Amino acid sequence: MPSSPIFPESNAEGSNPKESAKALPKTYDPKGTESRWQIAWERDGAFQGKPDNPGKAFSVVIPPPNVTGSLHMGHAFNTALIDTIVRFQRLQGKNVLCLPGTDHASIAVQTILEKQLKEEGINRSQLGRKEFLNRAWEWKNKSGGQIVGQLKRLGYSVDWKRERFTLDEKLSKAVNRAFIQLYEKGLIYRGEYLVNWCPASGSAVSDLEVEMKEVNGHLWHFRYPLTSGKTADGVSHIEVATTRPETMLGDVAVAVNPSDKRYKKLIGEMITLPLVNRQIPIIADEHVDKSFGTGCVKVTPAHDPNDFAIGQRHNLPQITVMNKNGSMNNNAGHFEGLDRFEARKSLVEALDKKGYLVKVEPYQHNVPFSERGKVPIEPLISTQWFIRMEPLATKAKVFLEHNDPKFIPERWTKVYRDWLTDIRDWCISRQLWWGHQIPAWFVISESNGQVTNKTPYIVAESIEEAQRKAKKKFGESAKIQQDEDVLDTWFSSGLWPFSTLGWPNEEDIDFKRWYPTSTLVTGFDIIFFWVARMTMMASIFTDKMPFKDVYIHGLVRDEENRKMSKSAGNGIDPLLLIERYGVDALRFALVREVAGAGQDIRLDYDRQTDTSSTVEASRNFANKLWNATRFALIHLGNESQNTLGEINPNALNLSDLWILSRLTRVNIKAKNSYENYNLGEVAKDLYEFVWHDFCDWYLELVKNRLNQSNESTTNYLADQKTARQVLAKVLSDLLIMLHPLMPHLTEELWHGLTGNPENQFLALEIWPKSERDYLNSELEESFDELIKAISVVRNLRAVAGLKPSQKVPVRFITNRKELAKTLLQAKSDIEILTRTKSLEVIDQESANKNPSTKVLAGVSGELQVLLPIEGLVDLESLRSRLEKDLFKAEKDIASLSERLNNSNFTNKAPTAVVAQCKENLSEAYAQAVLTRKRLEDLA
RNA sequence: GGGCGAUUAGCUCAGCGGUAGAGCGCCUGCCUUACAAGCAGGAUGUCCCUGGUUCGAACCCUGGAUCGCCCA
Repeated sequence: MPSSPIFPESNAEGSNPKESAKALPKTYDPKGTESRWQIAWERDGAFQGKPDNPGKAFSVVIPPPNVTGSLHMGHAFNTALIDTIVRFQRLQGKNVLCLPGTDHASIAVQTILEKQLKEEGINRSQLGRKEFLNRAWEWKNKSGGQIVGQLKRLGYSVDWKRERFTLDEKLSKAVNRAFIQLYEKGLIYRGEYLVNWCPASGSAVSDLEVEMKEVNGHLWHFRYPLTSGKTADGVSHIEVATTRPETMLGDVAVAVNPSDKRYKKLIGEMITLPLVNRQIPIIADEHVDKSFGTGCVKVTPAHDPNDFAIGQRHNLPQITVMNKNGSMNNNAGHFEGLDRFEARKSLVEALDKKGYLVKVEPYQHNVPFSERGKVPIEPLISTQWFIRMEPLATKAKVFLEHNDPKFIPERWTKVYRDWLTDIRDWCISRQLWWGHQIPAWFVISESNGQVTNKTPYIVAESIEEAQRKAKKKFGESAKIQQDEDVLDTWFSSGLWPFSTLGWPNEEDIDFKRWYPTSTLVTGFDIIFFWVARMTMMASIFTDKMPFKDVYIHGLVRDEENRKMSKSAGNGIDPLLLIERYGVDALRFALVREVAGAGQDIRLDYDRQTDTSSTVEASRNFANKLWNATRFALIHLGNESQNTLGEINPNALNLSDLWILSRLTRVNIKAKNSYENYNLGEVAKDLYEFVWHDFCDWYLELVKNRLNQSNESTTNYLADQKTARQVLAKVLSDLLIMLHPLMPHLTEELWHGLTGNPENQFLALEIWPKSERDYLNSELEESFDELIKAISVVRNLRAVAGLKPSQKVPVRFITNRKELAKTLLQAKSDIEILTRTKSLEVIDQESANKNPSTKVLAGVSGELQVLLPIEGLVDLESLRSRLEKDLFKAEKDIASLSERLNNSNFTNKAPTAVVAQCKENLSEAYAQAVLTRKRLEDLA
């Protein structure tokens, strides 16, 4: 741990606290602060889940990033949101667990390893499964999980002691158990179907891992000759159109729509398939689109999902013409061995040569791509394991009827429900080695030592159990062999919220304390992949939804509104921004941009300089808070909220009462917004409060009180004490409220402000009570008038071109007694904030009796502001200012009177609105009259 | 083809029935002992178009345009 105290000078004994606090750096430097607290939090186990602790449980499992991954903006965004929520709940006194981990990413890891092997000139089967897995673990332990370190860099308040990995022993057991239970419930089956085959990774993938991409391809038209030569009508061939000529070798029919008059008479005729010379029928099928190409489609059940369905309806054979690596197989005649795309070329050439090619058209169409392998999917018939999804989805939908889980924003509920309604079975086996090997054993002694589609199998917890079962069923000589394949990574991710908490041991203390979890926070792009699979799995295994709320956020897009992706190379590295601005600034910026929940956020970024004005603005805010605290420390000296004692409500002045009222308001609103996931709103409200209410007004006003030292009356000292008390209270409340958004900075400032020992963390504090007694709308309103009066003077000074150093006498004229009182009370404050002197506040009558000479000025509502004409530099600009005011007032009068003259409005609009309107009108009148007078004076 | 979202200041976005807002940028003046990563002041809008509902529409409802996403 770093040994340097937090605020070395201010804590040093015997030094003048005022002097030493001044020695604090003028600007906030995030680096030291961030690492200091990250180390301290982890060292002291600040975020370790303690099941025995009191408090209502609040738990979150983080979306486990891919173990091959490295931090990108999406992680940073997701983390910022989760950590904000989690830290807020901790401040509410909940017993919080936030559990991190990574998933094993079968395909991604395997791709990395196979690339390495290729460089060594070997492949994985030469290496053998055992050695391959050794290498995989070696890789994982060495290079995998760099993302974990990067997540720590974000200040993630998770329990690192409970970090999980989907291939951990316990989690693997959960996977086995889940598989077996699903199998036993009849929800898992094995069968031969057309699946999405990814030739690059040599494995089946699920529907969700297929991405449709629009490509510029071709539509080839071929002439298929009728076997009979010619029909009575003189038709000798039929023309088919296809985007995939290479599959014609596997054609088993040509289909037309039964209602298509062009081809009606040909239904039932036979065709001799060119090059192959196979005889195939012309069949009628409702699903053929008459308008596509020629209206005749070739039917290749073994290589196209639609054709597969036609084949099933018409009992057609399936002829597979490709190998699993995407090359042509021995059904492809002399095209055997060619890659599918080379085969396409040679086939078209061959057909052309023999006169079967009619034409080629450019054609834009959708091609399925393997999301991982980045190559076109090859639909292929193979034997795989599937989960029957319909019963699971049905169960999840029953929960959804009770809004369980609750989606935020709500509209995602429909997306989720629709997907559950239209669900298809999930192919869960992958022809890979890195992952959870399927707990099924083939009894190979029943099929000559080979695994075939007919080989019986046994699903069991372990090889011993499988052996036992096999012997029992097939006799002592039964020989078994485990299925080579592993499960889809998402299968284990689907168990994540409960497997990480101890399931299947439901007596596990973590499981009992923290399951079901409270909130899941994730991007909309994985609602199907992950969220829905978790809810379905949980419904079966735990009979509960795995989380109460699902907070769905958008994606971070780049400066040109493109989705950030590795392949496009347009990612913005969060670590660069953290390096430049600090992690709190990045987090605050990301959260602040997210007010419209679920909306994508666009991050402005300059790639030349690695700068972002959005993040910079947040960094500036951090610095503002730093300096506000620095100011407070200078004036608090050795005192803190604790040593200063309770605030005496009777001692509070106008600005104290105002800031405490505003503080209470912002406290209530912030808490409510945090609870309802309106995180962007909290960030904006607190920003506004800190910068404008607190720094621009309260601190400026409090300076006046704290800076004067020569008047040492008791009253004066008492007032200074009150000011310090309020200052300390507001700031310390603020630090707590801001902590979820800027954890490091607030933690640092908190210790400086309170003098708390390093191990008493702000992160573990309790949210400040909102003291409703301080709420005072009337007082806030009259304070607003004070602000307005000051602004008018400042504005006039600027317009008139007065030098900042020039102190002029100022006269306020108003007939409103309340306003006059407020202004008088704040006399010296106004003088300081407006750089004026000898402030007078009088009514019109006294002003008439005692006119000041050569004055001139402006008007705000029913307040006139007069400055001496001597020294005014720019009378012309002042005049045009007044003219502009007059114009505005007249415009207001016109529109307001029009409304008030409309009896429909006065009769139907709420009385409060009408009253407001009248008030505005009378103010506008007053303003117009007074402004005219001022203009006359000027003439 | 079905669904969802977006369209408001130069840029990024709030506002979602009561006379248009913030941050950044821009202009003017200030190194005023918390902060120049700052202070004070200022300028800037057919709230995409179209009808309609309403006393009143950026906001609600028709229809449309443009951009983006998801599903087929």
